[in-house]
Amino acid sequence: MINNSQYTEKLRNSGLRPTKQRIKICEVLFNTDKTFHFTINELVEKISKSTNHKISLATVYNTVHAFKKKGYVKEIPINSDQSYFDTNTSHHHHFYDESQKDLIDLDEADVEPVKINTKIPGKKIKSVEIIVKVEDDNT
Amino acid sequence: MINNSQYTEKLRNSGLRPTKQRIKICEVLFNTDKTFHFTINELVEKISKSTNHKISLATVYNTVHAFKKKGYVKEIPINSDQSYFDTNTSHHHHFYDESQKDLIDLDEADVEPVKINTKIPGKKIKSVEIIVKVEDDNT
DNA sequence: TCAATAGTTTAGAATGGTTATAATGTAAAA
DNA sequence: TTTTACATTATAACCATTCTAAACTATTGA
Repeated sequence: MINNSQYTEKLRNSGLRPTKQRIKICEVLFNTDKTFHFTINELVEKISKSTNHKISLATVYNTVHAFKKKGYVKEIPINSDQSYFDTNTSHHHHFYDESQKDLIDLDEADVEPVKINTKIPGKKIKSVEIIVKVEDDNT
Repeated sequence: MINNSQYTEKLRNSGLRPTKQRIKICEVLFNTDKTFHFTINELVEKISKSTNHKISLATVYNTVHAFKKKGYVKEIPINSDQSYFDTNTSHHHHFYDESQKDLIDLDEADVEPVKINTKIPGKKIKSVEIIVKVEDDNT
């Protein structure tokens, strides 16, 4: 039984079958006015809070990766013990507070555009990511 | 029995006991004119090639982390399945070729300095890292 | 020089995020 | 419908990393 929500079409357009699990995941990820950062664990928790029907961990991983491939979510390059994702897929950078393990959006206007004055033969630039690590200021 | 190499003093100065394992790791890491990138696995392999005496994986992890804390090596913020380190601790950024899983230094001169025009209350900036992901150019 | 002690190494086990597997289920096409 | 190809699921496997606790060793002070 398919819930014919707004996400059915979005999923279908990108070659993904609109199953009820994927629609549920869409709802949790995109059914909000704010974009947000998440780890898989946090997402699973959020899903289980909003539904009684449990979605398996494997499905969450598979779906998030599918969404990443389709560009619906972005992975944030931090070496942590787990992967961080972002539902805001527009080009922007991040603060990372290592003590709180907290990611904060860096407004595009607050970073001068980065210019890379060199290139690698045979390669083209796919993305430029800036991570600004912060720590408590005990001055 | 302590090998009184050039590293003994370096280790001692930073509060680390100059054990033969740490001196061996120093030799592999720093006994070259070129700096380089490595994963723990690659380092273990390099060590085992240059000595008959096996050093345990735990010791390599512990020592690399101690060196990181002391600033002898830097961790590079890439979300890969394993951590990358850099023996070049001067401030510089990186290309990352995801297909080859290859890190390439980005010359400081080739990147305009990044200016962050905002701050987080109570926090100070610890580092600013740029990762330029590249892919094959099949144009 | 030697014993005490404090830090270190080690093998192997444990951890934990992530991925693979293979059986069952379900959307889409005919 | 019936078929078929794709999805979901629970569970096992994987693998980088961390933990543990016993054996070891550099250092200190007598």
